Amino acid sequence: MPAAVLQLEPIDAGEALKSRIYLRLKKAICSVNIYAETGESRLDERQLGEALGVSRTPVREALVRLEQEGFVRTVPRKGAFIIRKKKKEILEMIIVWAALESMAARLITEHATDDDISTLRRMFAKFDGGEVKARIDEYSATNISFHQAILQLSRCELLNQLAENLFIHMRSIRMQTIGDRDRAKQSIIDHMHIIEALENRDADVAERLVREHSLNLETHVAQHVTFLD
Amino acid sequence: MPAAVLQLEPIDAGEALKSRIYLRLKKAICSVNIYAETGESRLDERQLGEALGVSRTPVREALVRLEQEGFVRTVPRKGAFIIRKKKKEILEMIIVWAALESMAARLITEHATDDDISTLRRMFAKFDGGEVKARIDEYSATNISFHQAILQLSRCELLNQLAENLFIHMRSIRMQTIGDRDRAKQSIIDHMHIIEALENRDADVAERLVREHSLNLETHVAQHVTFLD
DNA sequence: ATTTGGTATATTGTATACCAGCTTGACTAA
DNA sequence: TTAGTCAAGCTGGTATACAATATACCAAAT
Repeated sequence: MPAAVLQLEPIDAGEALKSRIYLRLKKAICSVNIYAETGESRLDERQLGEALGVSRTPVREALVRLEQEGFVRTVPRKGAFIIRKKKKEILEMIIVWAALESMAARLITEHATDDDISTLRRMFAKFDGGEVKARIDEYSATNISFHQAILQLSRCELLNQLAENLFIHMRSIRMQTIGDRDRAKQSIIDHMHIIEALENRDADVAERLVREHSLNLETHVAQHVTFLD
Repeated sequence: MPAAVLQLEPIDAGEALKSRIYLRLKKAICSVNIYAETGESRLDERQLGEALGVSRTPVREALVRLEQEGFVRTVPRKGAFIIRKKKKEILEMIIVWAALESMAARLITEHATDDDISTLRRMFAKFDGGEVKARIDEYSATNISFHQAILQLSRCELLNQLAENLFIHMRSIRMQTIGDRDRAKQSIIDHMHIIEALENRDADVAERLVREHSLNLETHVAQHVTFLD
């Protein structure tokens, strides 16, 4: 008797609870991390375990990982708290981001295919008309994707990995500053220049433009952002 | 009645076992990490706990942290293993290091005091005679300290923090390559040029020299290093 | 009424117990 | 002799139990 043919998706044998809980928590934290919350940010181990249907042990291991990444801070005998970055820390993140992304740009000029680079330009095709301001939310998303794409096209896994955690915070910052002044307009100009430098395979210029673009954000945040602290 | 005023320093709540175990293990791993070991690199939780006189739980949490930092890898149902980096990963680390250290150099030209920068020059005073090759081990240590100092003088905590973990690996690599060809001689020349650029507060040149110095190491490792893999 | 001290409760840190999957080795059958 | 199967015991994953500490609340005294 032939057994019924079942469509079975490969079981996720690996990366047990520990990791899945970690991902869940990270996602949950990021979706709250609007830097607008004022309420209690403490994470109750037992409560989390109960909500996820597991015991405290894997939850604790997930929290250790999140702590190591800088998303939560555990105070001995007090518990784990979601970290709200100080302005100084945000500025440092932008600086490090500048270092990583500018190196990524350099790598792109050396390794990426023309086709890879062309995808960058296509991202902004829909904003050709210039009505950026009218569709600010949509542009903001594209803006963020652009920077993520630069990192990915570098084909350097470590660069991506380190940038990823910064990215979660950068996301919030960029979203909250894109509307300031005419930053959106300047942003799209900068991006176009960056793309041109990449297309020209000019490592030095690409690297410099990316760095300056990030450091401009740093200056802007340093001077004008007040919603932190 | 006024209570007696006692001068009491706050008690050290203790950064519990979890953290102390983490530090012990990290130190132990680093002191073995000579990329020369061939033996079994598996870490037995029960065995470690027994050796340290604690239970498995804090050991596991320490291992989670080490895994997140890339020093060990835990395979479900198999255990935790010390990671031996592949050549490709070493090259990526050097690239990221170049990004971080070159940004640090840029920051130094902007923020550091002349006195800070002069400490860099003093580090190499004892090698003025040029007999670098004769005291290769001593020079190697100074060489490593120099790069560490660049990061520290940047006064950017995040930059330091990210570089620190890379550094442990970079240490091994630099120590094993400093003797190749006339790299030591070229190294000291590069360092002097870097110091000069920092003294001149020339951000662009300092940044470029630091980057090129690191990327030279990357090229060298890519071409000549065979003890990996 | 306010402050102080003690107790009760809740929550984290650590240890232990239990379970599931893998590895290994021995035994059996071809 | 060899290959295959089954069982036993390691080992890590998870749950739970226990210990230490922090917090909240209440009572009593000034």
